[in-house]
Amino acid sequence: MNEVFKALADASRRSLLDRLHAKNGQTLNELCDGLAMTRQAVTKHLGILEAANLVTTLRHGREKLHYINPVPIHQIGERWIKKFERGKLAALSELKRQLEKRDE
Amino acid sequence: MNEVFKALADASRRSLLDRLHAKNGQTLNELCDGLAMTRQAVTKHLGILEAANLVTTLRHGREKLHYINPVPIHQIGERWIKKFERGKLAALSELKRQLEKRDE
DNA sequence: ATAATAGGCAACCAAAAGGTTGCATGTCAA
DNA sequence: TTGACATGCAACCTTTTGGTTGCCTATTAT
Repeated sequence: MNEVFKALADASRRSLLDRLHAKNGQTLNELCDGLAMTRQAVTKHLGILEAANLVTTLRHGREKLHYINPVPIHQIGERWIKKFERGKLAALSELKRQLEKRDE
Repeated sequence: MNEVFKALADASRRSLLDRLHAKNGQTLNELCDGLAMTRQAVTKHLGILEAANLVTTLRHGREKLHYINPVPIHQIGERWIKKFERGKLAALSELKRQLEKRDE
């Protein structure tokens, strides 16, 4: 899960995921289009996404197709974010109470 | 939002959030307890969490109390993760189709 | 066959991240 | 009022990160 968080920390990588979400199964060169970055840099980013299991690839002749895997993203939501949503209101009201106490 | 992702990328910082989730309003020294890190390192981590608005602080005499702010975490779930959950099944079935096509 | 196309690999580089040590400051208690 | 405690600030160091350039390999189209 740490790998997933790390992979998502970079805006370029999140934008790659966005692009795959818009159009799945793109080749490396397709994904390079319009990015202010060399192909090799994009390769590295995709490698990190793949290592985090956020992207799966499929060789098709000389092309490499990239597919998004939404499962780890979903797991972040389920296993991590939800934990903090329980007790969200409690935390906020406690904070409010403390803030008000400041003026006593 | 980039700041939030970056802040969440580090395991030590996520563990600090966990600890604040377990017991809100801890002082710096309290949060240092049991961590294999100097107080100054923890200060930096808390600073990053604060800059990302994930933690709010409150001075109380010579103590600094730290409170978790669950709102940005919730927003990651709402604005970012949900986007990828729509079309999750579609993406998976497309992937499956492609994987099967490999053996043609 | 051969040129163009799609991608892989490795060395290198600058900047950012994560951490440390040392010292300064503000607050509380005896 | 003075010592102990809680935190702040700054310089410094090492590793990781994000990116580059240069060259190599495999596949496809002519």
